[in-house]
Amino acid sequence: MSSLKSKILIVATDLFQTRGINSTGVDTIVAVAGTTKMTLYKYFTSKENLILEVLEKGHQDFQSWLSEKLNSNAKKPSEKLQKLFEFIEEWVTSPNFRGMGFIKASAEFPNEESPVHQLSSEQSRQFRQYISSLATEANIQDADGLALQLSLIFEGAVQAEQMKRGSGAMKYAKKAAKILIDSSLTN
Amino acid sequence: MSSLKSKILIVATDLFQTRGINSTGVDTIVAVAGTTKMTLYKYFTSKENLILEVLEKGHQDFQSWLSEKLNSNAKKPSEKLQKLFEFIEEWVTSPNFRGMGFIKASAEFPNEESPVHQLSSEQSRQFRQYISSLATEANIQDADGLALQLSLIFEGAVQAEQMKRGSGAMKYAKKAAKILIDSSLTN
DNA sequence: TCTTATATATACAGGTCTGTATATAGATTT
DNA sequence: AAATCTATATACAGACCTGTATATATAAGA
Repeated sequence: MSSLKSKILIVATDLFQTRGINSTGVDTIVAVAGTTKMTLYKYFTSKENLILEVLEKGHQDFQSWLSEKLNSNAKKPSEKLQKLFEFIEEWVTSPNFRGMGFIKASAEFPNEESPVHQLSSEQSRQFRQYISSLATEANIQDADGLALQLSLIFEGAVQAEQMKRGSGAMKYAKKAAKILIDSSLTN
Repeated sequence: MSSLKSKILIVATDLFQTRGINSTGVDTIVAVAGTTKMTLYKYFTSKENLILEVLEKGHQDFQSWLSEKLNSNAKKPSEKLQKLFEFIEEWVTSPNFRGMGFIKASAEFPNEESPVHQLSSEQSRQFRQYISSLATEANIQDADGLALQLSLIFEGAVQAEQMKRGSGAMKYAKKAAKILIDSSLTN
């Protein structure tokens, strides 16, 4: 990938995260990235295309980091569930954390026909599905139910931490997750 | 309050809910409400002012309905906590439910200096504070912590139900809340 | 009937934003 | 040196949106 293209992607990710997607114009993006609109539109067919690539890259980076981390640091399936929020916190508090676009994007693009809304929803669904598969491996009865509960807590906490660092949301989300997981395991 | 003004408020609430705030122009609002821009700008100084009034009315209606419901249907403080999500579900599934603006608005207006963002955040904080006061009355140790956990689950579930009716989010949110409350009460 | 208040109809100014057109500069290859 | 590829600089068309200006209609009260 071209150096300019990845520079644009990084800058766009940061600006979308801090100022919101709709309130960030392409002029601002190219100005911060130190290039011009002509170059941006060479690598991305439209602003929407840029948004989609930003979301895709963010989700891929997170998912691959997380599953690698879980696979190498936890053997038993129940262990993976337990450590899930530990690693999510590690990801969110890491210095190069650039936000988790898919959590907010569907709220900024409420129209269900919007490709951005659709991708964002799909990514949420995929993450929930991943948690559900972990729960299934851990022999939990209602795996989908637990996955739904955990993803509600997780997405809310990440969004809270994104909006206000040190809100304590992640800390209490971890505690709640532990209680819910333990409760599901003993059933 | 003028009949036209309240008509505009209702229509705006619905459109903001279904299409999003930013993607709903004032032209659309007045067209659906069967009036004109001149009238809208007589009752509201700006579109932002209209948004703020929509948010305020929604929050007030919900809060006063909820506390009245809790006060008349539950005696013991711990009962109120237990029944909280029952009533929230009743509110959300009631036929005249028009969405809960304050949950999504801060995501659609990420700029912290935006009055809409500020009001939305303040309303979230007030609701969390209300849950915390219920928890305190029920002699729960870490009332703020439980309130944070419950509001994460609640806001996520309502948003999920808003976006997709019958997603089951509310059902599992209730279950999770019960587990967390019970766990807090026995400590 | 005359006046006054309220609502309508419509046009438009002024701003923002996306995406493209045009012209130019630098660098690499042939 | 000529040609080609990549990036810059800048201007601008076209769309959309908010908020206002202007002219007209309608209804009620004095």
